[in-house]
This record gives sequence, C-alpha cells and structure tokens, in this order.
Amino acid sequence: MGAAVIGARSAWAVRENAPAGLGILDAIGVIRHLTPHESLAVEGDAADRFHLVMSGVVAAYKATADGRRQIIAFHFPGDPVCLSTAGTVYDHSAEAVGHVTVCSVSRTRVREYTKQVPSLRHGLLDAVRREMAAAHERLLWLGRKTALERLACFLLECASRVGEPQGNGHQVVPLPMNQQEIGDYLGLASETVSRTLTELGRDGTIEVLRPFSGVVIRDMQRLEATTDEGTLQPAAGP
Amino acid sequence: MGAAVIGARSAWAVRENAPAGLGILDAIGVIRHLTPHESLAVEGDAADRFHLVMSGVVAAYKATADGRRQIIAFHFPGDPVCLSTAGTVYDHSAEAVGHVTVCSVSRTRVREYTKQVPSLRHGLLDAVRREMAAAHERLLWLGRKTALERLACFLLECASRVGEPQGNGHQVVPLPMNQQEIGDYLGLASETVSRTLTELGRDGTIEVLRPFSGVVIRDMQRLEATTDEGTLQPAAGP
DNA sequence: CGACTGCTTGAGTCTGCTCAATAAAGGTGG
DNA sequence: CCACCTTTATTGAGCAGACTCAAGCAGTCG
Repeated sequence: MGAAVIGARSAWAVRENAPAGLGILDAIGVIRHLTPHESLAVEGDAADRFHLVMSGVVAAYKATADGRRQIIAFHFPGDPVCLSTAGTVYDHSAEAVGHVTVCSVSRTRVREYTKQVPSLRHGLLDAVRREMAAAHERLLWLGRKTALERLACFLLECASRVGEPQGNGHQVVPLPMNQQEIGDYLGLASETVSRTLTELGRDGTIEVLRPFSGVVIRDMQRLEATTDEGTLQPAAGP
Repeated sequence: MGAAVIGARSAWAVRENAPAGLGILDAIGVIRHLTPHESLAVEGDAADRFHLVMSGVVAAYKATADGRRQIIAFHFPGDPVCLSTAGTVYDHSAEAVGHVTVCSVSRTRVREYTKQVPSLRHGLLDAVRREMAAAHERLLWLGRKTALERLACFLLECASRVGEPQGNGHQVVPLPMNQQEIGDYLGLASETVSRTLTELGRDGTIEVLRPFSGVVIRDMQRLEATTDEGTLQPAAGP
C-alpha cells in the first residue's frame, strides 16, 4: 500500500510531465517496481505491452552477437518505453537503471482505449515523433562528434531533463547511470568517459560529484560551446 | 505531359510498395521532380509538408555548425520523407541524391484527409515506427561497429531495398549515392569507404562496379558474417 | 572486515582520419 | 569531336583520438 501510494503520487507527477495525451494512460496501466538491471523488454520477444516511466531511469538498448552494447535511449520519468515498436516483436531491449517504477499497459488495452479516446492516437504519434527527433540527434553525435562533444551534449540533454538550477547559475545534474552505461549510450569506452569527465572538471566547466553520482554544471556557456567544437583551442582567437 | 505520365506510373508502383495505407497519399499529393542536391526540406524551416519518394533516392541529414554532416537516412522509392517531424519545424534537412521524383503533400491536407480515412492515421504511426526501428539499428552501427561491419550492414540494407537477384546467387545492388554520401551515412571518411569497398572486393565478397555505381554481392553468407565480426580473421578456426 | 563493484590513471596499440598526389569520368564549350 | 575543367575515386604516408589491457584505489555491501 505504501508502494501504491508512491505509485499514485508518481502517476500524478507524470500525468503533468508526460507528452500530450499520454499521461492518461497511467489510468489503465499497472504500477510495477523494478530492481537495478531488471528487464522490461527483450529484443525479439512478443511486443505485447509498453510502459511509462514514473520514477528512475530506463535504458533501451541493442546488442551485437559478441556482446557489444549500444544504449538507444535513457528514458526519464514521463517518457514512454517501447512505444515505438512497429511489428509484433520488440526491436530493442529495455532494462532498469537503478530502482525504477513504471506503469505498464498492454497494447490491446491501448487499442480498446483508443476507440474511446481518439485523441490518444495523436498523442501516441506525437510521442513517437519526439523520440524520432531525439534519435536523429544521437545519430549525429555518434557519427560525427568527438568524445568531448558527445559528453557535453549528453550532460546538456540530462540537464534539460533532470537538472536542478541553483540560483547562482550552476545546475546540479544527478546521473543514476554509471560510466559504463554512459559509454554504451555515447559509443565510448567507460575509460574514455572517465577521462573526459575529468577533463571537463579540470577546466572548470563542470564539477564531478564524488563518488560519481552526477555533475554540477559551472559554466553553461562553455559547455554549450564544447557541444560543437570539442577540438577548438581554449584560447583560440579570430 | 511526358512527366505527368511518368509520375502517374511511378505513383502506381509506389502505391503497392508503400507502407500500409500510405500509398493512397499520392492521390492527394503533387508530383515534383528534383535535380541532384536539390533541397526538399531545411532543418529549422516550417514543417508544412512531407513527401513520398516515387523514384530515385532522398538523403535526410543533419549538420553541425562547422560543416560536418550526418545522413540520417536514405529514402528509397515508397519511403516517406520528413514524416517523423514532431513540432512545427523540420528537425533535419533533406535533399535529392541524383534525379528524384517525389509526391508532396501538405500537412493540413493530410489532416483533413485523415478525417475521411481514419485508418490513415494508423498508417502514419506505423510508418514512423518503422523509421524508428531503422534509426535504432543505425545507432548500433555508428556507436559500436567497425568500418568494415558498417559497410557490410549498409550493403545488405541496400540489397534488401533495391537488390536485383541474378539467379546464380549473386545480387546486383545499384547505388546512386557517391562514396562521400555513403561516408556521411556511416560516419566514415570517404577515403575509408573507398578502402573498405576495395577490401571487400579483394576477398571476393563483392564486386565493385566501375566506374562506381553499385556493387555485386558475390558471397552473401560471408557478407552477412562480416556484419557482426568485421575484425574476425578470415581463416580463424575454433 | 573482507570481497566486490565501479572509477581512475597510465602505457601502448590500432583503427580510421587528414593531407596530398594521381587517375579516371563526365560535362561543357569551342 | 576534341580539349579543358570539374568532380569523384584511389592510394599512400603520417598522425591522433579513442580503445585495450592492466594496475591501483576508493566506496559499498554483506
């Protein structure tokens, strides 16, 4: 019941955050609690349900036969999970990063519900399109950006999702995923993530929280600049 | 008028190829002919229309401030272009690769039409989801695959779209885009594309058509194997 | 209080990039 | 039809960003 109350509270919070029209889905879904690394979906399994993140972070990923892994997206509270699956099977896997609460809805249930609430379908389409735009952005990161640029992009993305402004212009960005997972998201080795975070910390752009649990953005301007010219000399004039 | 006839013929061909329910859109669209590199959409512009490729190939791409470019997708005949845009502006650009015929439809027109043909909305959602799955696949390529693996994946993808089986097991794959564009799609330099194609040709997996206009897949099995273990030794036994 | 997991840091290697020179095709205009 | 010019592809040499392998160090949790 404690869990139920928490679930209900999260539901309300999400209802306001969620993409237009999607929040109502928690009304017909089931609250579920996941432990770290617990699986929500496995690539190739029958795609019978999708989910709405209530608290915590879910990683959607694909893997190669020899164990390399690429995280497709981190889903924060309010985000749909596995919504974009086209056919009858999941095209990617999804698992909890840390402890997670989700609201799970069966696809048949959504289909029925759509008949009663036609606007829902537009909400679904819009949510998938939003995910699509994010995927496009990440293709640019992975195909054409340096490690430093990717990290800067990543931190700014997380800041826009879960950043807590501090009044003094700084912004605290809690990161529940570990550096290996960040690497799997950015197409980098975890060692490179560590080195690059250290580098951003050394020049004062960010402060890395120890033990690693997030960062504080100290110089937003410089971080935004790093987004696109990671190789630019710090003191390079015109 | 000659053009109109060609347009109409293409329309029929596409109507059969197009994703479920989308083909009918050519009925309310306008046929348009594009010359090489002619622009269909520019990132940031008002997203007022989308398109259906009738013939030729369209490249959807994003670029950084300093000129690096990442091609998000190559759209073949039957594919929708700019369908996935979420907001009021395009999240990516699109241009013709070679000569292209498209069918352009305004978004307002689609909205009206959707009221008459409700199933269309499901077709749209499904088409976007299909694109999403393709984008996920490419994130894995860019984040975690070697140049050799990416090329193999790319050739197999093109083969499944436009490959012409030759009876002897070989498959002719015409490629209208140049090697720079393939590089921009795979996150590689054009020199790397050239070298890697040569390598695949040297070991007999493919034959590169000269002057470059496509490849012939000579050993499908080996190409599929290269997809996932590009670094595996050719003669490595257990 | 150990064992474990995750992070840091170093050394060396390698894949793929950059820069550059050459060659081959295709297009243009005389 | 041919000479010229531009664009695209090939190939080499050298470089560098990021990876791998490895050791050491917290911090956490039984």
